[in-house]
This record gives sequence, structure tokens and C-alpha cells, in this order.
Amino acid sequence: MGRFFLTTPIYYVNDAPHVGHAYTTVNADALARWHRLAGDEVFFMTGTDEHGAKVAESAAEHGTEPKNWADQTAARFEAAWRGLDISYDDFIRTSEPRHYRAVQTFLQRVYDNGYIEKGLYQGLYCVRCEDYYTEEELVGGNCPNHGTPVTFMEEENYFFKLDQFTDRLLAWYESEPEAVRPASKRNEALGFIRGGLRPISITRTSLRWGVPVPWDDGHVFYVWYDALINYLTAIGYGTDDERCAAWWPNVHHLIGKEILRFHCVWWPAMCMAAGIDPPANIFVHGWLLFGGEKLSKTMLQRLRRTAEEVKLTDVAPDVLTDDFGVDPIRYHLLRVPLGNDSDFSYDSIVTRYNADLANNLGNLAARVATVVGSKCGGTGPSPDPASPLAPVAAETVAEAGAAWERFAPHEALAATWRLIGAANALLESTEPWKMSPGAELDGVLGSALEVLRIVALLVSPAMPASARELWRRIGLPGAPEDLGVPDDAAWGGYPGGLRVEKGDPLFPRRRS
RNA sequence: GGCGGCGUAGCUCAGUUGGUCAGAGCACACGGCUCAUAAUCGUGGGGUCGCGGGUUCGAGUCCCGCCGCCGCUACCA
Repeated sequence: MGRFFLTTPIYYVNDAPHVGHAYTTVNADALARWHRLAGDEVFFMTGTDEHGAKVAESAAEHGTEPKNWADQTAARFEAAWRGLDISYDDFIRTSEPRHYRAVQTFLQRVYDNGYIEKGLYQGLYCVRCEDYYTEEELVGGNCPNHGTPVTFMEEENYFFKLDQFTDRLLAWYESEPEAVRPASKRNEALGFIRGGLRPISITRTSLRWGVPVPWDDGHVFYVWYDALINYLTAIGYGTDDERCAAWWPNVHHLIGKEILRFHCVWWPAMCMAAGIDPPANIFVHGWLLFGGEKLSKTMLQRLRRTAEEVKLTDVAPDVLTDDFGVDPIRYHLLRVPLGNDSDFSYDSIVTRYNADLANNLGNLAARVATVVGSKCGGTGPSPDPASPLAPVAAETVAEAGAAWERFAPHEALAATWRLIGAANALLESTEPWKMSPGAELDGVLGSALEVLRIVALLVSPAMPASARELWRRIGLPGAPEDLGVPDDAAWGGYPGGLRVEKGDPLFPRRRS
């Protein structure tokens, strides 16, 4: 098959990992897992953005060096992703030597191409922050962090001539209508470009914690200018041209809407300036917004927040996974449509969990296992080739695949649950628990088992551990991810003659 | 202020280029079943598609105005 290069943003280490990060990362992970299942060669990366004044400041506050501080805080992200079963192929940190090399190579080319020039940066500066603020950011005319007066400062900076790329960006958007999705986000980016672009300051002399500017000692690159290049670092830009060419520009950047501007305007322009193609696809998703009953009392206590003051960015992913389990939280994050903002609440997780996981999928597995136990001595029969479920399964596999391809995990899962519903309905209409032993009984139960097999395959990108457990319970060897779609999802793959184990409920129903 | 997004059944949301587009899931009601995690299956209820105009043979779907909520506003993930 093809190659699939997928990225999350690299997260800023000064933040603690929260549900918003998890939303992006879990969706990316599921997409990566789907593409592996579909036979693509996948490169899925995430990482951390570690430079900038805030990190240097935090390090100083903790009496340590920025690099040490970044080591500690980057580890929190790695731990969070382990906890969510994230299967990244690379975790890049912008403080790594390989990144310094890539950034310097990339920006030297931009410089050599004439798109960087020296200029004067002026702004309101807080000495203690070692950083500039805009007037809107000030609180009562003072630094929002320290409450102390700011001073007007100016320093020589290098500027990227973003303004020279207006026409090329517009032409790019015109010729690549699918580059930025969904269309509403594309329009937002276009609107910004049409509004007029200005040169942007990309270096600082007031800061040491950053990638040194190769042509001028004393300057370091500033924030986004080094961070965005991480996507190229990871594929060997500047050091392994062959590998880089294999993956670029056919990349998929999955990002949140708050960083649309950097990815959809600056980044393509930077690529053009460096003489490489802009990224093929940037998929912009919305935010999870708290609504309704936000969290349980236990969770609020753990977070030391009240229901009124808790924000989504206060919620660490493990607060949720400790309560619901990893796969149910993954599932919930994946059932949220990727694109617009969505509502997020504790109640909605419970509702979704009970309806989809406990009542439909979990209960289907349980009832099938029970009847196989009582009617077939615990040995699963093979499916009926002419089962009415066969065409439903085929349609589901096709729909799910198409949905994953268009970055719509929620639709892939919705399709899969229609197959689960069809299997539950078939059991109602045929009532195998009333049948006598024979071909008809075997056909119905074998077909139900085949649905479970196909469902395990289809949900494995979303809930890898649960899929493996379901796979094991219906007696299959190996794991779903050892197989491939769509071939192995074709009707009739369940061989029959396997031991079927009921076990405890896969997803115990929740009371509250 | 400027730019952009959103406002569709009790709840959460789908609704390509205007004409079965008035839908899904959850919740609810009634009925069936009792293999199953008080699970499942069937049926049903109808919301002036934020408000007011307009274009059109016909508009959640296009245009204008208004109201409400939200994001971005440049070097701050």
C-alpha cells in the first residue's frame, strides 16, 4: 500500500498534559493504527516543544537549567501517552541535537534564499519574564505574570518576510483545495491571508534557550520558528535526504484550531521559502468544551477544583482513564466529531459508555458466549455464508474504511455499531437459545461470532486492548492488529471449532 | 473594532453544489423477549431548523439586518 505520515503538534512542555492534548493525540493514534491495519507504511510522530522564555523562566524558578527542566516535563507527556496506549513511532523533542541541525539547515536555506532580513523589533518588555507583551495582554498596564511595570524596548531581530508569500499562499490554497480541512477552517486561513500578511520576527537576543541562529551569534530562533520544523527533523531533513523525500510532502498534520495560523499560513510559507513543497494536508479540529455535569465529585476532589472553576485544561487524562479505563476514554474521544467544537462532560462519557460499550458491544459478546456455552458446549461454530449479516458486515467494513480515510473516526465507529445492532437484532429474530442443535443453530451463532471477529478488527484502532481481549475470548489466535483490512474483514473468516470464553463483562455497566 | 465559527427534536449532534432535509444517537412512552452486563428487539412521539426581512416555482441550505455564544487578532501551544 502507500505511506502514511501523521503528526500531532508538539506540545509545549510548560503545560501539563490534559484532555485537550489527549483528544488530538488519541485521534492521531487511532488514525495511525487504522492505516497500519490497512497495510500502509506508517510514520506517526508526536513530541514536545521545549524552547522559549516561559520554559527558561520555569527552570529558573525551580533552580535548574532549562534542559533539565524540559527533561522532567517532557517525561510527563511520554507518561501520559503510555497511559493512553499511544503507538507513536517517534517522540521528538525540540531540545535534541538532531532538531538543532534540522532547524539550522532549514533556516539557513531560507536565509540564503533571501527571505530573512534584519529589522527592529519594538515592544513592551518585562525584565523578569524576559519577554514581550502586547498592550492587550497587559493587566492594568503591568506584566500579566508579575504585575510589575513593563518598559518599551527594542532589539535587533531577524524577520521572516511572510508578506512576500501572500500570492503564493493564495495560489497554493487555490490549487490544493483539500490541503486544509475541513473547509470552514480553510476559509479561516484564507481570510487571514487575504487580510494582509506582515513580516514576523523570528529571533531573539534577549533569550538564550533556543536554537542558535547559524549566521549570527547571539541570536536564537524564537518559538514557532523552530517548533514547526520538528516535522521535518523527524524524517531526517538535512541529514537523510532519501528518507525525507520518501515521506515529504505527503504529510498529515492533525492540529487544534488554536494553532491554525501557524500551521496553515506560516508553515506553508516557510516551506516555500526553504524551497520545499508545503505540507499536503493539515486537518484542523475544534475544541472540547465543558458542558452539563462536567466531572464527578471524586474527580473534582482529585483535581482540587470546584465544578464552577474546573476547566478542560485542568483535567489530566489519567483522572479519566483511572475511572473509566483506557479504551472507554479513547472510544469517547474518538466518538466526538473531528472538526467543530464539541461538548464534553462526565455525564456524556457515562452515557456513551453504557449505551455503546456495555449495552451493545459488551452485552452482545456476553449473550453470544452464553448461548454458545449452553447450546454448543462452548465451541464456536463457523458462520453461515448466506447469513443476512454478511452484506451488512461488508457494507460496514467499506463505510468504516472510507470514514477513517477522511479523518472521521466517529463515523467509522458509528458504522461499526450499526453492525453490532444488526447482530443483536438477528439474535432477537432467530432466538438461537430456543433452537435445537443443528445447522441452523450453528449458522446463527457462527455468524454472531463472525460479527464479533470483524468488530474486533474494526475497533482495534480505537480500543486496541479491548479488541485483543474480545479476539481472545472468541478463541482466535494472535491479535487483530496482526491482520489486515479489508481482506481479513471479509465474511467467513471465523473458522469455527474454537473455544469461546464468556468471562467477566468486557465493559461492566456503570450505575451513575 | 477587524476577521472567522456557531445557534436544528428534552440532551448531544448530522444535514455535499437550494427541491423525500426535517434526520441520528441518547432520554422518554408503549409493546415483545427473557440468551445477555435490569441488557436486547420493534413501534412511536414531531422541533415555526436563533429572530426579522429578501432572492427563488421552491431555502436549515443563498443575500441583508438583528440577537446570543465562542475563537483568533501576529511573535503568547
